[in-house]
Amino acid sequence: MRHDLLLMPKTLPSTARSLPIALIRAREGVMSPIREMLSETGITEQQWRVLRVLAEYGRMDTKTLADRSSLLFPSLTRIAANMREKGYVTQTRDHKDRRRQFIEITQHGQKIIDDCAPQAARIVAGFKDTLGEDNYETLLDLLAMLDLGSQD
Amino acid sequence: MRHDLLLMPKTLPSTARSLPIALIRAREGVMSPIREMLSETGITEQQWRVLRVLAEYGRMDTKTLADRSSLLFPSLTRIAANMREKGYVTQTRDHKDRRRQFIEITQHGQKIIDDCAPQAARIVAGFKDTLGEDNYETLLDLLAMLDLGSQD
DNA sequence: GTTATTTCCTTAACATGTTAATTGTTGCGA
DNA sequence: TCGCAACAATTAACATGTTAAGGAAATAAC
Repeated sequence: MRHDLLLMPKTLPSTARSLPIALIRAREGVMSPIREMLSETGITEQQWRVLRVLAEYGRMDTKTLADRSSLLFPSLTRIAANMREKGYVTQTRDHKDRRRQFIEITQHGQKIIDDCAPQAARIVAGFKDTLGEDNYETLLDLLAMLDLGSQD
Repeated sequence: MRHDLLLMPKTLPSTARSLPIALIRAREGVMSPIREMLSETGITEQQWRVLRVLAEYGRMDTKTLADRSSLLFPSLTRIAANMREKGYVTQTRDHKDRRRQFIEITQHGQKIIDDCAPQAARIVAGFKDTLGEDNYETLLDLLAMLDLGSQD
């Protein structure tokens, strides 16, 4: 049953119990070991996300890539240009609609994924171990409920 | 009972079920309405966080402020300078230890909090309503488990 | 007391987040 | 076909995230 928002108190929660701050801290806790792993390769966590998506789904247009890797278009423009210069991805224009473009991972980029995958998997397993399998799945489900974009 | 990490699979989860990406999307979903609210005042979400912490705990040194508002020192240096120019906070040196400094919210800054508090509270209430009170508390607890800094 | 170390804070450099304005294409309707 | 709305992508401008280096003040070691 839906609560009546008009009856909700108009005081803010303590910052120690704030959802936005809790999300930031959790993200920092999760990304810290991943960033540490990536620092040896010279790529950022966002570039890692792009590689992950491209490796999983293959060649795709920029809009889809931005959506799947949770990046805004301006960020992706810079990141893609950077990664293209480093040889991790290739960019090709759509001949049918020259506004659009496709991005694909290269062998060089795939090697980064392959080299880091075992350690990344161990990091993920560590968090599953910390929370427990059930809590881990519960957390993913609850987080998905906060992602309004996924409800369309 | 603790799982044996050496037995964990060495394959990465689908990006659709990735914890870092889920955290990013949840954060975006939560912050979107808050950012929309703040856009009218001209302050950013980080500046809002600083004001929230200062309003709740009062005058404090920079290190504590950075910790409570989950900001890195270099970011806080810029943000504090920016907010001081706009008259939202004041910075004073510690006479006993001239390396340290204290930051305090001004009346002008407090007014921002007061003006936005009701709407911010409604936004928070909306998310509690979306998840349900129990799930909301569960989520905060699970997120806290991922914040390694809080376990010291 | 002088030097080395530590601590607090700032600055620098580069990458990204965010919003708005701009450019280049496509497709559509007068 | 001309003009215009819609779309994809970029660029611009400013703020923040992140790491490393620098500077100033306090503290410890000698």
